[in-house]
Amino acid sequence: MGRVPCCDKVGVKKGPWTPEEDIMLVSYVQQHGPGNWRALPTKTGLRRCSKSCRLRWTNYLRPGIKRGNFTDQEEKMIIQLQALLGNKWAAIASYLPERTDNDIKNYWNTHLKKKMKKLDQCHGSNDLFSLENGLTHLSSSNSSTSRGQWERTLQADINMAKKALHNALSLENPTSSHNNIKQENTQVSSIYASSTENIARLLQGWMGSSTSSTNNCESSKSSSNNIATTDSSSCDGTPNAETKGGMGLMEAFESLFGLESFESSSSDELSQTATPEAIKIEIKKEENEHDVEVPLSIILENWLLDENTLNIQPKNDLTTLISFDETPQLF
DNA sequence: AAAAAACTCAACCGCAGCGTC
DNA sequence: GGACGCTGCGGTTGAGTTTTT
Repeated sequence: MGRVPCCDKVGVKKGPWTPEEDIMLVSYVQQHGPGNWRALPTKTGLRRCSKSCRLRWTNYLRPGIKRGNFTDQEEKMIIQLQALLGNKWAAIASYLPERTDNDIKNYWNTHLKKKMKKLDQCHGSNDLFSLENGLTHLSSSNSSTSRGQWERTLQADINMAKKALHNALSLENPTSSHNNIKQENTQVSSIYASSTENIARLLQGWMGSSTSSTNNCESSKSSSNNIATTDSSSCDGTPNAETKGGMGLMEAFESLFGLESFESSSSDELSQTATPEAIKIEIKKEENEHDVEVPLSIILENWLLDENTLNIQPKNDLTTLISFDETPQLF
């Protein structure tokens, strides 16, 4: 038997994507919406594996992706969510809608892992890292403790984790991704526009580098790194050549994407998300079901790990779904 | 200035889960 | 019930870039 490969190995292009390929991919998604990746290569003529197309879209071309340096807030969230969820990068990414799972994974592997290690070596618990320490302590201690003790420890750890998560989610930083979540939903258009701008800039950068002088900021890194990080000014802070020369491309690109048509064909993942009401009903239902003395740890675990709950995060304030203040017994 | 080492991150690979027939 | 196809996820790779020697 054996599984049929997702694409013919012969004639399938690999490696970095060219701007032309990006345009083909984006225009296809624009017309048909994300999904049906299997059909995409044949329909577009792209000599790419369907998987590769999906990955390119989700990790790079999808609207609303923020690239570049992670903020402290994001970093904290990643650390805490990683401690909570483990290497569930997709789940973690759902809390940081502007970041891709791949990005978060990379950031964790390249920066945070080391950071954590270093901190672990230096001293024990610092405010930020106590959660991780707590959880590692849990895994190391459970073999030697009784079941009852272990359950209490688990409960305490989950409580601690939840508290930490709450802190991360409710930090007052007005530019936090958490706060941006709502904006994202109400301003799909603007996000999309900025994404269009990003891709146009990418194209401009590519054209610039392939023709003549290359901006120091843009040149070395392949198309990939320029997208959102350089924003609308060059590295010296002055409007760069892209801004002037890029407009034609921008317009061309924007003509590819009617905003309202994008909204209607916006990503499947977004459209799959449940309404806040539905979630609340679910939670209530669960609460009622658990009225009969279900261990708190189980409830929390269910809540923390429940896919549905995770999926709705980008659209809903976690702290409004389960009020931390209303459930003081949890802490 | 050149070579080596370290780092970054886009992309690939294989597997698992889910839906359909 | 199971074979098959598709999609998504997490681990890994390797080319390109930056830093160090």
